[in-house]
Amino acid sequence: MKMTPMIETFVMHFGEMGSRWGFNRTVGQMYALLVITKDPISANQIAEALSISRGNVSMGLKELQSWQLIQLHHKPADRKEYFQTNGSIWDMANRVFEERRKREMDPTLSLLRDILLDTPANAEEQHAQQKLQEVHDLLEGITKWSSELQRLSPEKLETLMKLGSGVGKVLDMKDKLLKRSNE
Amino acid sequence: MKMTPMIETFVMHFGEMGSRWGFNRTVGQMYALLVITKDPISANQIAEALSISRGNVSMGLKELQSWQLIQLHHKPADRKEYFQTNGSIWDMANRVFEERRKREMDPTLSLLRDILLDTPANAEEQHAQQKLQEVHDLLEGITKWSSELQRLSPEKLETLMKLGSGVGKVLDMKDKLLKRSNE
DNA sequence: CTAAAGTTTCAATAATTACTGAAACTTTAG
DNA sequence: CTAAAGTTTCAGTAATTATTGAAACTTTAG
Repeated sequence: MKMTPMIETFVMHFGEMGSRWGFNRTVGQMYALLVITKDPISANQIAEALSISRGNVSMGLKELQSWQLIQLHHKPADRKEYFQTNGSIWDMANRVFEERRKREMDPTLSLLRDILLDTPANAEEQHAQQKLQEVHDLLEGITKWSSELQRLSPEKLETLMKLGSGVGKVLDMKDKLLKRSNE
Repeated sequence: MKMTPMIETFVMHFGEMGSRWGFNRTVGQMYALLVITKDPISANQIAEALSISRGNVSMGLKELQSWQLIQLHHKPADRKEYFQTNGSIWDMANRVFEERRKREMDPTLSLLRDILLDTPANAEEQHAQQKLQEVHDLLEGITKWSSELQRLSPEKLETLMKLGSGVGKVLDMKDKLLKRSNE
């Protein structure tokens, strides 16, 4: 597996960005390679293409599987394992969002809930708790909203995204309609 | 500046999470401390409360300023600099989103645009480019949408968030109204 | 059951990233 | 202008995170 310059550029860039997206360089490279490669490829092919150790590939594949970003494939009369990206690019984005929410918000939300159960010991803690409540409400709001958006059908989501800031007008319409039906 | 156990728990947790949110441990701790502290505090107070070096605090404050998360304050008859969080928790979230978008999406979007200008050299690259186009469109969609959402007034945004998946119904309503006016 | 073909684990090490603290710099009161 | 009070920089070092590669493990064809 030799990468063409174009493909290599993309793969290396994904590696660089990897750490900002929540995984390490080689995992980023591996995923990029799997995204742009049509047919499923083996762990050895990945190691060869990226010039990284077989062990590292194994760990990276495990990580990608935990994100549910790749799928295992078996070819008939061949006991090697082959890998492929799982689902559309859209699915990929959904999973990454979901996984990052789990890692970046859930632990904090849970801690904040605990702290907010305590009784503040003095004025200083009183003020602190008020701030913590605000942070909590924000995180909870984002969490709830994003999980509700994910429940929306892809078509509806697309409509919503295309609408952009035009969504403001639709919200105005909503208020009018509700008022009318309440009269 | 001695932290109470409650405050310390929160501050240390923010430190742990820091790296997942795009900054390092001490920057996370510093920001947490500034969030829960009512009055502006000096760099020395921060260093003392967190038991970190004065130099580190200076670098962390610079970082937080680049994220526009904190504000400089001067007290009369005192040449020390005091710091305070900037804006509401909501503003904070907005800035963090914005900054992360810049770091996590813009560079990739720009690279993808460049690659997509190239003519594919063979069938393999043709397939690759198709995938890259999909990734590009996704990132562009998210970027555009999020910047349009940020342009929405806070009240509208709140309505939208409260609406949750109920937004689907509003979209249906919209479609009906449009159809009617087209007839 | 055995050997071959494959995968995974993990201790050692490399690479990266964060932190310290002393020196350099800046600002201002006197 | 000088000294004192403060801030910033950055080379050296510590801490963390990623990677290798050899050994252990697993699976299956014969």
